[in-house]
Amino acid sequence: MYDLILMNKFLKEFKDRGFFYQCTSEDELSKLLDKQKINGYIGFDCTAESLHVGSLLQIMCLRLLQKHGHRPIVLLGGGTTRIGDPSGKDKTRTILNEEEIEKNIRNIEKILKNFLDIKDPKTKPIFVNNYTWLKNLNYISFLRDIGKHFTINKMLSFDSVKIRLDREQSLSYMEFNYMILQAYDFLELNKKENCVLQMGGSDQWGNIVNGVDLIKRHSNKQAFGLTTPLITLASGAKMGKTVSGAVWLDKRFLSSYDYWQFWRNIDDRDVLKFIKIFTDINISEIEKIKNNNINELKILLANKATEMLHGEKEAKKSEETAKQTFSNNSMGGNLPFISIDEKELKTKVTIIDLIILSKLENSKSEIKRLIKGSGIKINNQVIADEKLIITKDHFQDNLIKLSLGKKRHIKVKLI
RNA sequence: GGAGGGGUUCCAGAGCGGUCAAAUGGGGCGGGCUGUAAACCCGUUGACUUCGGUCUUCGAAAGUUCGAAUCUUUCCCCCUCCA
Repeated sequence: MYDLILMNKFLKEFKDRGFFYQCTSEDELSKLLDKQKINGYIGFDCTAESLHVGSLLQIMCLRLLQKHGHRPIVLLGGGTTRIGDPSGKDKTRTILNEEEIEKNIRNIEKILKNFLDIKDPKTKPIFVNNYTWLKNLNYISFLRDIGKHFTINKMLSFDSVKIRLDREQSLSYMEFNYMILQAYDFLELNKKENCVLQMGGSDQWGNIVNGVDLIKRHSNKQAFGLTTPLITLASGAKMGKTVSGAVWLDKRFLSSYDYWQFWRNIDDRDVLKFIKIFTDINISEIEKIKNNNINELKILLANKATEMLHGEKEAKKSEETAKQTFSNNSMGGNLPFISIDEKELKTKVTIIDLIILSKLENSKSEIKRLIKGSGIKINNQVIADEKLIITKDHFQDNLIKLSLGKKRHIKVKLI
């Protein structure tokens, strides 16, 4: 209890909110953070065009760092994505081509800017792409300056490597070098941007410690690593799926309404944990409301989380839409929609065609099964006939509310 | 290098010549109950279909057979033991 009081505020909040898993030289980090504002980084992989909720915890770490007056550095792994992190993979990943990686980097940077304060000059995030320094590395000098600090003996002991070797699965020399490159990134950021802290998920611990060691050996400076736990749901599942698929942090891939729904549908047991991690509500405030009605808390979580990414207006609209969709059995403005041309109706559009069109489901067999199980509704009416042909009469004010199960709803507009 | 065991549908795991789109469990999906929760109960779980069927699937390829996930051959991969 005593050292909790003495502990640096950032670290304390980091722990209080459930972000903390492991830390190198915690006491010293705490003292340093008290003494001065620092620069800390997290690296993001650029394999996909967008980030999804799986990365949100990392993003929240940067946000928290910023909140306490420190500067976040976002490292976009333009170079390392060209190599592929073998951690947690039992196969070599497909390597993306240049244009794809560049495109991903631009998009991911855009997403991150939604979550970070880009105005305050004191804490304005720095975005860096490690390709800028990795691409020009000279092999011989790299081996001499950096390679000498790594022993193969130790590298072989890392889980990411060991697992592959134990299973006699091939691990290319290229992938084997990933950890060195990540450590080098930290060194480079330490030199260029005076970055003294790397954060990441617990699976990155090995890579992070490598960086800390390298900085010590190469520059004789102290740097720190801080990791977060792996977030799992009470149900044991990995976080990040809704009835509509992966939870992307990108409007183009997931509507604000669906994003809101993801948070609204969190398991009771996870709600408080998630409010602490994924909203900015003060810990003391959370203490006060923690016994509120569980559904109120879920709505609060959904609102705050959606607000952060899509803005207050979208969050409100989504809440309203949800209310209308679930409580009033009607439709809300933010419900995703598709349009159908009146001319198309003349070509005998069946209920199955309509659902295919809506993209809510793409297998006709599956749709037929849903119909058999009373899972399909039009304007809240169960559809029992799989051959039902959609006519103008089904539309009310040129709209149909099409529902699959209880949670997937979409508006069909007649144009 | 030697001796065995194994690769099955989303996962685990049965099947070992026709009755196999393949037991059972998990997961998913739908329905019920509820609170858009959990637990529980029921149903469903390859695709397409004019609902008669048709097509694709049991590591890969070739073969035996009227007929193969099941038998043979070759190849690839995994596991265990011995050296």
